[in-house]
Amino acid sequence: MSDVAFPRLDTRVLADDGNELRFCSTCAFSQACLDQGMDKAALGELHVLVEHVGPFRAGDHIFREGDPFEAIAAVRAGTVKTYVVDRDGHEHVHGFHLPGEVIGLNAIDGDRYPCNAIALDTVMLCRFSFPKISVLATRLPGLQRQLFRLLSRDIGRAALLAGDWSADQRMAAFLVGISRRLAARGFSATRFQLTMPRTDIANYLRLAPETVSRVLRRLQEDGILSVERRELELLQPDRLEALAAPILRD
Amino acid sequence: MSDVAFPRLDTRVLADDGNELRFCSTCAFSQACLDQGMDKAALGELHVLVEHVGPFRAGDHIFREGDPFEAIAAVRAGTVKTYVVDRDGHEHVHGFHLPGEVIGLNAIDGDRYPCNAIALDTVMLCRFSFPKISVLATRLPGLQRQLFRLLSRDIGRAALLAGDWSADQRMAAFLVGISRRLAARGFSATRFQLTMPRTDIANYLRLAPETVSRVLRRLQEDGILSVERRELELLQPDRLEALAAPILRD
DNA sequence: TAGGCGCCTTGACTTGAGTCAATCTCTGAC
DNA sequence: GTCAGAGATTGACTCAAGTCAAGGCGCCTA
Repeated sequence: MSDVAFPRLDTRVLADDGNELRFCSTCAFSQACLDQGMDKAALGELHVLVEHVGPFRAGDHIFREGDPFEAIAAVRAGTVKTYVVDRDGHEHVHGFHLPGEVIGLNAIDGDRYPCNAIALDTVMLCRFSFPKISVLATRLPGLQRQLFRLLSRDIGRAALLAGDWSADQRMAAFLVGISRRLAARGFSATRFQLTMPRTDIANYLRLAPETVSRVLRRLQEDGILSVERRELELLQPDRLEALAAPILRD
Repeated sequence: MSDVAFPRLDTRVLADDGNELRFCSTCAFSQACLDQGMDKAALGELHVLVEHVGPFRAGDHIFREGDPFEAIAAVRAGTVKTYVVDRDGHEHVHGFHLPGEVIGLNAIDGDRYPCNAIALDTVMLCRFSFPKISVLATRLPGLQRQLFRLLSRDIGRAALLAGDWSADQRMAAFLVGISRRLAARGFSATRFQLTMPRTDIANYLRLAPETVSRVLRRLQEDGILSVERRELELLQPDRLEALAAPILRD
């Protein structure tokens, strides 16, 4: 997947020495650090820590449960699914990570990845050695602050779907969540692809795949959205948001 | 609630100047920092940041949703419940925090507390100004590491109950969790008080209070535990752990 | 173009947990 | 000691979502 497909994912900063630093702005770190007014020298230091890895193909594992934890990574392109497999062989999907989002934060405590991460399509990553970024964070308060924020945000996110919501509410919250996250990175908020199979959506939402199917049909019959295989269009985002409001709390 | 009631909650460290530093070892920070071999000078710096607050009485709020975030706190004694109230007036319990556990971490991102915290019984806290502890963390890598770990741990914890587990499994996981957390602080793993009403347990586990009642009765009939109002004894902890195993993943 | 294979959808039936309503049991106030 | 009220328990009924089974659709390969 070439850079050309994602023209808005790059940010240029003119360094003091006149050279141009180029960041993929999907990296939550660099973008957010920029937003927080981190100075150019600091950005330069962060820059040299980034290791661009990929492409991973659909089905490739990025890390597996039990692997020693060494790095966190920002998704640059594609979708990453994190999941665990219980002793009965059942898969439990923890989340989907879209461009700009960070994976591996839940591995800091324990020194090993507590889950698997797999590419759902062609995935590019920005990898940051955690020991190195920790050391850097002791010198750059803005970076430390950003790391604390990212971690704190994930605590809240994990709690959202834990409630006893109806199948419709769960699906609505899922779709609104994806829509907003894509929009935050400059993609369309109303037309997008579901990059994961129905079984994964069902598993993530703790529903049966049949229920996912039925809920999507209902939403389509109500004129709220239009769905054709994995192609999705939100026709009445406001009604979907209304459904999701109790979960998303806004 | 006097210190005398909790003889094992204090740790003494002889500082280089010969003075004795006294920590409440329930403070996840100081205890864990000790465990990680943080040096005495660093512990001393941490020490002066601690602000002991309380007692809070049952029903007192420690913070409310929307309050400006200023500090995180370790529970020193008692039980703290965190919860939100949705627009329909329904309460959603996020968690119960026992001695040694830290509250407020999910407020770092957003600068305001995203939930309410209320004392379920008599509560004592160790409060740490977050701006100050952040600054200190830039000088003490062990402290920064500990903060990252605490945050990371909470991400994993929030994900546990999110699965679609049966009422029995949820209840088992809840009781095993409390048992282990109390044992880690030196309390009995098999006899303890449920410091919260059934309605709060039900709400936390996303069950109806009636279901909580029925599940406890079933577990008692099976000889797994004995429960009398809020007094609880685990008679066959191994069978309870077996029930909870799929959730706790161990 | 035919065949095979995932993935998805649909319908019929089942069930675990919620809801509603009645009763019980502590506890604390007077 | 008695009463009131909150919290907890129990039973009867309901329903949302799961399970099971069958069939459809799109896509890849030969």
